[in-house]
Amino acid sequence: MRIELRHLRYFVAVADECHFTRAAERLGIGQPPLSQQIQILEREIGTPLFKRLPRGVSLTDAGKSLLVDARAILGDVTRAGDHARRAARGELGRVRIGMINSAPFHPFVPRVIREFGLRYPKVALSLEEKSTPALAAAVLDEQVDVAFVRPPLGEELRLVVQPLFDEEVLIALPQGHPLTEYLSLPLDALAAEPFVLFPRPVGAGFYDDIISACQRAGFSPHIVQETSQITSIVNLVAAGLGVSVVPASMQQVHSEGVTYRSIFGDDLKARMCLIHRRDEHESVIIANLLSVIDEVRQTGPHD
Amino acid sequence: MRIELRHLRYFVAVADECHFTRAAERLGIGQPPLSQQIQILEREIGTPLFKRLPRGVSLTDAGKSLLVDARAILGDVTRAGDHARRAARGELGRVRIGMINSAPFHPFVPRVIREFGLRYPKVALSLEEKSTPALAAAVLDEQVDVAFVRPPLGEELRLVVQPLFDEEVLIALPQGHPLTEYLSLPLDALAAEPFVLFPRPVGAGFYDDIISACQRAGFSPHIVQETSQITSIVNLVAAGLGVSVVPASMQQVHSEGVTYRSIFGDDLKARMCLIHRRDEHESVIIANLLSVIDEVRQTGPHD
DNA sequence: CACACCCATACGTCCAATATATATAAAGAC
DNA sequence: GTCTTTATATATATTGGACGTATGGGTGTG
Repeated sequence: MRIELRHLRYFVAVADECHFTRAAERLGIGQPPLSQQIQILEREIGTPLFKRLPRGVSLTDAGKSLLVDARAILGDVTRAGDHARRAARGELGRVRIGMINSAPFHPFVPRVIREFGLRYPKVALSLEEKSTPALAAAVLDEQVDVAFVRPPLGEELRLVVQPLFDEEVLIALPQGHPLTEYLSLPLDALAAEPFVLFPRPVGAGFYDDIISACQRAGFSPHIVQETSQITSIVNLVAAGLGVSVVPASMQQVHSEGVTYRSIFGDDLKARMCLIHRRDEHESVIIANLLSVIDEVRQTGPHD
Repeated sequence: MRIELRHLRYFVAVADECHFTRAAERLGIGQPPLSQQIQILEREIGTPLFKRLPRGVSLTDAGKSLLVDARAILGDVTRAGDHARRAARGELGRVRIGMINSAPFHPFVPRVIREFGLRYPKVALSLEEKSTPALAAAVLDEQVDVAFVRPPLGEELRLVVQPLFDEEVLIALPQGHPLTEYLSLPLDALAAEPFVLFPRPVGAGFYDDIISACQRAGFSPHIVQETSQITSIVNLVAAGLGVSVVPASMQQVHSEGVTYRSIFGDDLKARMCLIHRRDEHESVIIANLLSVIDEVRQTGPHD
């Protein structure tokens, strides 16, 4: 015979009332079975919990000790039930969101985070910045639950890839650069300019798009500096080390020092996608996040 | 039907094994009753805890949440049993010890505290200094469990009074006082001296003993200053405000500034007693303290 | 001294947890 | 596709234990 919660419930009742008969009434059972259950508990613990007095009972030292613990345990059990129910509704738990460096600058991503945080305040959000291939691996490895990335992604059946929006691509020029006098520039205007770009492994898709757009314009860009952080690219442009081609949302950063101009004659786009594990749509908490993302996607234009 | 610990134990087993049949074997029951009990638990919580897969099962979000809590609860239950057992042996809990101001200076009291602390390291000791009447009230009021006091105590059947030792009484003189040239003084040598004493309500017994000893010696002491803290009395003597008569253990304090001399021709004694509630010898923890006190009392001379 | 109070014991009952046997569903072999 | 294997779910029988009723015993109280 092992200790059951029933024993603790009965024990607390008797301790509250200091009286078997009254406690039995409160519990809706007879006095003899209550005596019996308390005896079982005392035998299980190995020591008396009550001093039997002519008028009612009082707690022994062991009983006083157990009373504190028993109350706590009974509270913990009901709380555990609540937790599980809330976890089932996706209101409790943790979501790990991954994103590429440029994602937080597009209003879409902060909007999603804010909306989800408002709707599910008890869910802990953790954010992580990595490159697209690293994020794909992290999602598969369950290091991250969902991630904002840019295509292309390797053929991976265990991943769901959902395009979110296409973003305009702008030319980033150092402030005061001669080309800033035009509001829109053809790409070949940059033929002689030094380029600052990210290394190809970090974002092969966007990288190749840029290179091939330049080649369509009749030149091959002269890359003088590579850095994987997109914010560093903008900083290097601001420092005058070269020009670059970046997603439009980067305008939010560092407006002084860098001047952005649209591309004339080529509609280069940077696509943002969401990835998550195919099997994990059963997790309510992640399903909730996905539906928040979907709602945000439908509420406004994000390109 | 309410949740019982059995449900949690079974749930943890299934979660550990991710497999009903194996879990049932581990639990020593059949698989069907295990399925049934898990179903009851799921119905009670109100949400599925496992995803039934073709090969075994996996936890839902709710199950993951409950697993953490269930493990904690099961651990708490066994810990609660241990606590109760140790409390029954008097190894866990709290004892509040009261004492008069002069008690800590006699080696007996620190010896008791040290010995008890060594033997029952998990028992929290709290100490409190008060006057004898205040301590008697505190013990009766269950503010304090045992107390070191000096007689007399009012007739109180609910208190057990146990004499511990009789302590010699010394004359305290300011350093350099003319009377310090004698190693032993008759009390009437102090007939013309100003006295520093405690107020009678603080320690009526010892107070009356002093007064009547003086009267036996043929004079009535001239009390110029009263203070209830015995350490303050010694300080006032050191400051030259007068002479006093104190228990011998006070020699430990303030040896510079005060010179102690024995009394010639009168064997005035200061008695130390232990008091505790009569009914409370059923508390093992207090019984343990009482037996430690008894042992210390028997180990050495304390007068 | 009888009485009231309250917990413990004895025994019968009934429900619920378990065992046994069977059903059902999905994945892999061929 | 069919068959086998490997799971969990369902059905019914059984048994153990929680509970109720009746009673006993110890202890103050009128």
